[in-house]
Amino acid sequence: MTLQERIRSDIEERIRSGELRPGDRIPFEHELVAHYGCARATVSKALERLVHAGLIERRRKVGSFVAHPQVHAAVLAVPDLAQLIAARGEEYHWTLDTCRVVNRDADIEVSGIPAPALLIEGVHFAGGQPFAMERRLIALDTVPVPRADTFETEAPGSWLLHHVPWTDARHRIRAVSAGGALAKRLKLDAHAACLQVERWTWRTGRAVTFVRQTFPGDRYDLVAEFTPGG
Amino acid sequence: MTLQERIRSDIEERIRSGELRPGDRIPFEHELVAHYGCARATVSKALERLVHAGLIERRRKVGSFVAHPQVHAAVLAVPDLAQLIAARGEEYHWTLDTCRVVNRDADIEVSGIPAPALLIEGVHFAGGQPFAMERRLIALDTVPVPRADTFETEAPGSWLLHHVPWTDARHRIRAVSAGGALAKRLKLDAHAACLQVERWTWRTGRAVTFVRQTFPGDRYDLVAEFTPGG
DNA sequence: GGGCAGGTTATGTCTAGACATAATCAAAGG
DNA sequence: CCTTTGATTATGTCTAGACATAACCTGCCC
Repeated sequence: MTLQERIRSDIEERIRSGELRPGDRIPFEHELVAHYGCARATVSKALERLVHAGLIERRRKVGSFVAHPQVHAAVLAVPDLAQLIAARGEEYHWTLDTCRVVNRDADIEVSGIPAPALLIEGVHFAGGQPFAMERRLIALDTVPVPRADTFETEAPGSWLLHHVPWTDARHRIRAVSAGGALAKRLKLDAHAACLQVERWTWRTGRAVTFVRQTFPGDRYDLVAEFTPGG
Repeated sequence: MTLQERIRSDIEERIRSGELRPGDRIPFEHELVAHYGCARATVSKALERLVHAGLIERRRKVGSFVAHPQVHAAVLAVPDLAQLIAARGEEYHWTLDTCRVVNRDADIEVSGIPAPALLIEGVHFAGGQPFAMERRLIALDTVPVPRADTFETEAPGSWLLHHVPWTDARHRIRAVSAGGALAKRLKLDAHAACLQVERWTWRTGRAVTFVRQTFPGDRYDLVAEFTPGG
């Protein structure tokens, strides 16, 4: 273990154990320099990592303090559905319902995707059962789609992940009732609860794609693990 | 702007613009040193920040490369409900239904909270309308609860946030139907779709609390913004 | 007392080196 | 041909300073 790593973990341990509580001052850099017998840059680097991990705050002239870890946040993994299902050991396939170019903004509604766009609808299956209904718009000005039959067998999400880099994303997650058409497609009762994930993706300010995925409530949980500074 | 910040943003710009694509090599440190006329530590610090932001990878002897940004992840903010509702400009209040100590593990089921625990049930209101039903278990071995009437007026989530630090959390998000009791409490139709967020919280390996919050599907969306390295 | 100037102090940024470490390649040896 | 060894090279860690900057304190002057 490197020295800076040792300094870091010593302080982290004192924080995690509760010995140092939020708001407490941690030793001055010069005290740590004296304690570990190293250069200030080494101590500083260790403290910098603790800042990045969200465990401490540093204030000029004042010193460094244990941060108030009270921001509830979690890293939510939203993986490629094909990989997700394969990882569960279930057979995956995708069926395409609709794939056409839309040119009028009215068709595109609130998605924020400018015309012309490619409208794709289809269903993801896991183990032969419908797993998610997907409706997607792809901005044709930004994304070069190679062939008309690209999405016959490969889900557009997988294709985009491997072909188009993105820089920003926004997710909205909510619960909805299945309703008529959706219930039929997913083989559900009309008022079954479904989890709906909407995702907007941009690349340097230009909209890339919008997708709305609807999962039967009893077949999909989003799980997020979080350790501040883990 | 500091020099290291300038180096960082120059490279970031070239990545975000697409000039440098995933897998591309970025200039060697010694080239950047020559280009900016600075010390290697300064260049190194700029690159280190890019690594932390997830934009590049560095490999010893090999060089630094633009990272493959293909991991779909989002930072999901799960704030204090009282603050959330106040920020929307709506009046917030909390009503307590149940608050009792449970000693038998059977009462605690799958929550992972060891007995003895405090079982709390109540409802969060926004603008006079029920906003979320909450059922919570607090591990009494880990959390010192001050007074029996603490949770009469303050929601346990708010109190915990301000009194008990935590180190790990796990979330599960899913869609459920309201059903009988819940529908009555939230003034919903029995088969209305609800968003259910479950959260387990630990402190250095010891369970602190488990909470299940159920929101009417039409009153709450989880929104997550994400910029890799923003 | 109120406000401003100047000193003190802790962190922020930076320099110009040093040695450590790991990956790669080429040459020597079996 | 295959393996090992050594040289090379780029990054990783570290030192011992320097000056900059921001916050706080003290004392002076009005």
